[in-house]
Amino acid sequence: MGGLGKPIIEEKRWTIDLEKRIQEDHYLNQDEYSKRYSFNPNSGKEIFVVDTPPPYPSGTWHIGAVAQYSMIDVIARSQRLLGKEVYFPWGVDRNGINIEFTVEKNTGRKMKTYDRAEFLDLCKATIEEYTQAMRNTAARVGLSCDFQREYLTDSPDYRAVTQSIFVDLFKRGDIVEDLRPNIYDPVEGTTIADAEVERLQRMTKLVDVIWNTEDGEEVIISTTRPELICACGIVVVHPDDERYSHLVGKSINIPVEVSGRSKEVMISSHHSVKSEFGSGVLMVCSFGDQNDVAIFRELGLTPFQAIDLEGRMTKIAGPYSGLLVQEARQKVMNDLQELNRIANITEKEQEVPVSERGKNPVEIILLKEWYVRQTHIQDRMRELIDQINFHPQRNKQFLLDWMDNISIDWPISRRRWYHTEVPIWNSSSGEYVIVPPTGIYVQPWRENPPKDSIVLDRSTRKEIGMWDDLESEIGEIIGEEKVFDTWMDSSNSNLFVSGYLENNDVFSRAFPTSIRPQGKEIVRTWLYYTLLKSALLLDKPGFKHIWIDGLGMDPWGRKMSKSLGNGIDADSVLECGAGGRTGSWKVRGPDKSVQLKANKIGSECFRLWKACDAQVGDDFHINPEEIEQKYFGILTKMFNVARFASQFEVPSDLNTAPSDLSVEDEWILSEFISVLNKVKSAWIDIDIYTASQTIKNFSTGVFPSHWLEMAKSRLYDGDGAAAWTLHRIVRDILSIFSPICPFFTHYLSTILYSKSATEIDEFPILPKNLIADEKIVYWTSLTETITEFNSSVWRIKKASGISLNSEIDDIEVPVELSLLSESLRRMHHIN
RNA sequence: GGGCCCGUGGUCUAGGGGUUAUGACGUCGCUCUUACAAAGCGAAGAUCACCGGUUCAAUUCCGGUCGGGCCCA
Repeated sequence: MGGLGKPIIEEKRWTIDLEKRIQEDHYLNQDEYSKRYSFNPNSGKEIFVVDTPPPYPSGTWHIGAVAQYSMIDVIARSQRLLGKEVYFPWGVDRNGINIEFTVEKNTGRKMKTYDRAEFLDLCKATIEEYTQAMRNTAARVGLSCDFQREYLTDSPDYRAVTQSIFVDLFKRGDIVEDLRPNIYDPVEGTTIADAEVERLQRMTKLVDVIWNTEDGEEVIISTTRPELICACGIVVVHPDDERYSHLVGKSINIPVEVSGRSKEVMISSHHSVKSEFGSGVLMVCSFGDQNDVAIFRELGLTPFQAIDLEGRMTKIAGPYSGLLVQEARQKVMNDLQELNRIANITEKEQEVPVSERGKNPVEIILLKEWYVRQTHIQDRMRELIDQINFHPQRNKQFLLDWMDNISIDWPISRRRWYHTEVPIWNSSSGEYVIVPPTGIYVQPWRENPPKDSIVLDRSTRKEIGMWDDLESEIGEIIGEEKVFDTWMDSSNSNLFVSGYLENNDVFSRAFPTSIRPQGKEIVRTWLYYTLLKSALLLDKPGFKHIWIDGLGMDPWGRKMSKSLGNGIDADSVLECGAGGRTGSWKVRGPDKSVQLKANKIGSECFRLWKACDAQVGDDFHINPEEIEQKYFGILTKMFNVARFASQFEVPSDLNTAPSDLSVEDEWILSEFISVLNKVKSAWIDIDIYTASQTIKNFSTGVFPSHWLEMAKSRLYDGDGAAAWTLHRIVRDILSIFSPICPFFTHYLSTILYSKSATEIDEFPILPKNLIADEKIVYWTSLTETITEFNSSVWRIKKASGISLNSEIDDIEVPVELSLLSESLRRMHHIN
């Protein structure tokens, strides 16, 4: 029978150095690691694929993102615990404009001054360095990904999938090439995404120009862009503006010379006009700003191309054509002045949209780009989305709201380089296009179509034949120079990780992908585009579950950003306390800088904090001081419970319950059964908060404070039933807690029970018929009375100024607890 | 400027038409009782952001205001 010995857990407490030592061991043996965590589709278990968000490597990893990834890991590990075959992929998103910026900054040279191939090599080498730093942090925070199958979105494999999907959608007519307004940086010569537009405060001249209506009435229109008058499509006033209501429906003459277009435009009304701005009359030009684009689209007007790709005025500008925008603006103003058409000029501070990189004012111009058609499929998408479980339910709203606002197609092409190429060649006649065969990555800007490429009729998209046969007939071809928006790549992630185009058997079992975990800030991009792709390609919902978390904020609830100076580096938190080095963060608060300090955090405490501190979906405040204060003590407590247990011999058979369980054992086992049930259903529901709170409360509360104290003397006396109860509960707690704190539980369970908690692939269940159901109900109904009674005794002893282990008279155990009377009297030394 | 989400003791957080409104941290007091002072036990501390409305009853539902956030313009 179990006797008292020295604790076999030697460390007196949990430390960051111990945590790091355990991690090193854990990662050292690659075979062990892949046995635990790699994906084996042939295991016969139910497949559970996590569509891990592939992070973008850009120097340091944001603490909020790392917190989110650690919760995704909790999901992956908890599903393994439930017996599923989990594929938790590790992907890295490496396409995109950011790395191009970084290389330009590092070398001091603009992208377009390089040879294209040379520049791509530079990008690849640079991003590899950042990728390595990210892999290290991922391991440090304990992500149990299948790192051996790492995928990179800039690899030929991944890009081939993006290109094949493009070809597929093009053939179906879901992708089109068209001339539409886009944001363009004329100095850099590229389209840019909305996200890359910055706003600068600048002094600008606001010019009040006199126009004449068809009746000769003078109307003053204020504008900061007089050079765009030539591209005016309509003049609008606010519908409620009585000053101008008589003008609506009349036409008005353009006060400058134009070429190749009518000088008359209509006057109409539009709610977007700010009546207090300038004269309250607005000229809508193609394109002054996004609002102009919206009005042109809304009213179905034909836009004029006023500015070309070099930033010069086009021929519709008449005498101004060929001038740069700035020159044209000055000359138009001079000419208007001479004609006495300027009523007033005021200097005004204005927000000018500029490109993030060059600080060049951007223009909205008509460009030929590729688009994914999406407006036709919204209703079907809604039906498909209704089949998906959202966690939390309410965050589904972000997606639905966004879908309500979809009115135009998705522009997917960019005039950049370090991205996936649009896989298409045009015949010089314009009649045909050539596309590569499925699964082959191509770079049309530098190579010819590969073997088995297909020739399509450009307008009908009908297959004409094989390129190999038609090559001589078609003659000269031109490879597409443009590339894809990076969302075009990332929106395939669920298909890619589920085996699309790679393994039909796996794909048929793994799709819809089990879960998409992500932050709420990219619902409108990543989530929406992915669901769009799944709907267009397969007419299926992309996922079974979608888990949308909030964002990491600074301690005052503001977004962390470089400009606010309130960022916290992830590694500094994970390494806090290692080698005795404490952490200190200087963070700018709302009114002054604040010094935050912590002695020890590490990955386990960090994960525990994120799991316990907030429900999924809400923004969370990150304060290292608080993480340590609130959660490190819980690890200490749980560590000590295990250490306490480790001084009693582990019963040889933990699966068979002893026949002589005492009443308090039955009580705590009943309580534990309900904990197991609650935690299991929480893990099934992907409810990290409930699972972690339940485990935390039981293992730092009722179990040690009440049962342990009650059973202590029996344990010291070598009581086998007490030892069985103790070890059975400690072992199973470590198992169900392992998704949250894998290294902590791995260490303790390996020492105590010779089996790592991280390898448990069956949710713990106590022996059948251990305690009858009615008895479980009975015992759990007593828990509150038991804890209240214990508290009352402690309170009385405290009030009388006597120590807790001194004897006391005159305390009656409540009648409801008469079965436990003996144990309680012994626990409190009641005479 | 528009849409949506959020606002609970000093701090973080649970809940949700009727509760003595959860829990944790911090604070205060006591205790080094053979796992644990990087701990234990106990105590104090909240007009559930503000203003209206619905209701027998609102912190909870509705409307508005203010504050924070996300996305879009």
